[in-house]
Amino acid sequence: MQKDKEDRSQDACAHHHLAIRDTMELLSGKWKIRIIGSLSFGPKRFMELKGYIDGIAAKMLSKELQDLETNGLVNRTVLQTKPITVEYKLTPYGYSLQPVIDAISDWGMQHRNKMIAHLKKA
Amino acid sequence: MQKDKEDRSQDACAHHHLAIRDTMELLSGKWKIRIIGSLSFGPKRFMELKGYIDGIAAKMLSKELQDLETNGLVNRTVLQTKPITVEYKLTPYGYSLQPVIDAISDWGMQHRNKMIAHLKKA
DNA sequence: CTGTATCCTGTAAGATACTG
DNA sequence: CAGTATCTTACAGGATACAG
Repeated sequence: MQKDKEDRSQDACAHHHLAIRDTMELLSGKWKIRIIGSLSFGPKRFMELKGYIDGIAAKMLSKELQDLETNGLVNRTVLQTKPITVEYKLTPYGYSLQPVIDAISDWGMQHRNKMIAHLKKA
Repeated sequence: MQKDKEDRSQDACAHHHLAIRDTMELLSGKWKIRIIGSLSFGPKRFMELKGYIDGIAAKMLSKELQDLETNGLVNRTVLQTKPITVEYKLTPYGYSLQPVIDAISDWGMQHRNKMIAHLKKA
């Protein structure tokens, strides 16, 4: 079932809106996409994530991870180490967001390069 | 300059973070992505946009459009009709966000289908 | 280490009324 | 039609301290 990428009619507009709203609701907030982005590089422990995601408070990280887990995007595993550690990783469903993350990341890189080029010209 | 899509090393992680953060800052808020999504189907007037984007208040639409214009993603044109109308459209730079919008929209559709399938099974 | 419990604040965003 | 001006509120999100 190949999706019709060329359908930019007004008729298709409404469906896209619902889809966009749904996605953005799941990814709402300042941190979720960045958490998923981090985990897309492999499983990570709590403090490890906190280190990667600059500026996030423990409370926020905890809350966001719970949200993501509730929505089936992230899996939480308690490892019986001493002291205990917890491993977070993307579920297959979470990995299905990869194209979204990549698109956002790619655009950000282009944006960044454009800014740099702009500065050099000036 | 083909980007290395396969580079999922930890080393690349930091760059992705900055890129993701940049993009999400530009698209922050509840409405911007949906506005861009609407405009990706073609230019629209203010009230037309308001109609398409369910639930948005005039104040919000106005503010978000100003933000988008400031960031060079949207172009605003006053048409000397009677009474005046204003046309908003994506700039080429705004259109460059198309892959992002599409990725978000596509995922949302899949998500929606998954939910429907889940309901039918139960 | 992995969180939770409080407390606190700024701001996103809604409602309503109004202007050119 | 295309906005702006105010007022209000809810909640995201930060700081700090503490717990298992």
